[in-house]
Amino acid sequence: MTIQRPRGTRDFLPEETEKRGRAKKAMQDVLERWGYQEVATPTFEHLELFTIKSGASVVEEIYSFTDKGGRALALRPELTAPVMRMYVSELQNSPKPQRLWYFGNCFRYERPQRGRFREFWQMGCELIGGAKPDSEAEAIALADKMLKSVGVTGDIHVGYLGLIRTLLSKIEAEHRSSVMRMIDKKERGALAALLEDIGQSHLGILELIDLKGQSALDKAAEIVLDMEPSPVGETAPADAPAGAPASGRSSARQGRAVSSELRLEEFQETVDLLEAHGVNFTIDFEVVRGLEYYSGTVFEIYAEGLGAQRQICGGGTYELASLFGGKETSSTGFGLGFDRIMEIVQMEGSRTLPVFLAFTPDVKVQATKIARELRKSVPLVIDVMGRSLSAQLKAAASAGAKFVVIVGKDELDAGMLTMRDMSGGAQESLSLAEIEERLKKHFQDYDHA
RNA sequence: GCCGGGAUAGGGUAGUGGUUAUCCUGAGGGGCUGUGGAUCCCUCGAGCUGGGUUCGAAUCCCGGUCCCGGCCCCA
Repeated sequence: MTIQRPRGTRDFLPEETEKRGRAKKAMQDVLERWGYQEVATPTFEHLELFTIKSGASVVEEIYSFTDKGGRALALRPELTAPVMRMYVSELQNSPKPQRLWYFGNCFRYERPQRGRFREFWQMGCELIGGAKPDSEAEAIALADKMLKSVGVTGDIHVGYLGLIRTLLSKIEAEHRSSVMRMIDKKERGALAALLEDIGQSHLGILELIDLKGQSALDKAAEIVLDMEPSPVGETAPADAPAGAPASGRSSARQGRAVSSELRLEEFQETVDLLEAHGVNFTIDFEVVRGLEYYSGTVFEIYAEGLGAQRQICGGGTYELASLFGGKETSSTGFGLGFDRIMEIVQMEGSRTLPVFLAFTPDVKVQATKIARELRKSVPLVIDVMGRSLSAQLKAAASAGAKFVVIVGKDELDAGMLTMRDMSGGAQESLSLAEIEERLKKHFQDYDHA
């Protein structure tokens, strides 16, 4: 009887591992081009780190355990908390902004289904200490570029929590979490009924979350004006006719002068900068990401072809440093669901197969020495199964090798080696140095192809 | 935590109470001890697991494990 894998875990065979490595590399290149530096944190942390961030309710989905010293530990369920913990304890006094990225496995005790595993990989970044709209635009544009680098096109939805939170503040505290949850769950009927019940239909929440794109932003501006105490008169409504696109931005900017907590103009700036970055996105106030520590712009990216788990990226601006005992520092970050991305990557495959060194059994020692020399410059494998020359060639051919270097008594006597091109069958007698030169060139060309 | 569908050699499969479990592919060896993916020969390799029914179970029944899809959740 064989031992099975634990539920929700996967083995990655060479082909799949190689593909994952290429995708990771492509996205890593983008991060590095944008000046982000890789960091790594422990696979397990104190359980408390995650309960502080996400509440006690997450414990049931965390792999947690008590170690031999009685410490409550947890396999990390995500990477933002560990990275921010690291920032607070070791990087607070380094220059801002800090641009950090990470890639690592995370663990959650959940029911596995398509695109959801108990061990999964997240790739993401945190831009710590920057100004909000600038950082937000950079983070979203970066996520967009990373996805494009592996041929994935996502639907980017950008929302703004400041507005929803302000609207919620008009609602009695006991109903706020219900409203938030209904927005998140897209429970329109229940939400309409609840707002009606508590006499808050006039706030425009329903209308707001139904609108997408520029019209949503126009509606937001309109709501902001309506909420104003209007100390200088009743001019606002005339200035902001509903549905007039051009008025949206100016209205939003007017909002700044009169509302200090809302800052819709900051969101407007994020939107403007995103356009400057050349990102295609949809304004969508339905994106709320339900979590307390998110403070400004939030965004999610969805992709087709993934079944029920369509979200491949989520992020936003948050305030976590102070939660972990540091100075208040606004950060923006996102996490990409690497496994889901792997299901839909569009990258051309290219595997570099090593050169095969085939030899007759009588010259094994000399062949080994030649292999040792050639390996200084090229990837090379040598038979370890005691096979005949014929069988070695057979193995090389079925493995798909492009070149085979043949060594036997004749070659050693002549001081030359035979190099066989497996695609055509042409053979040449060359010196070791010549072969080294040619193969080196072959692999260089291959890498650049 | 809930609902539904599954599990037969390394991979893909047939068989649905009754000899030695089908076929394809694969892997190892050989024909060919100095030259290939063809071909031929040989070999290896399987009914998830634990119970039950039965003279007899891969097949029927029950529990568990794992997989797939969906719900819930999703930091």
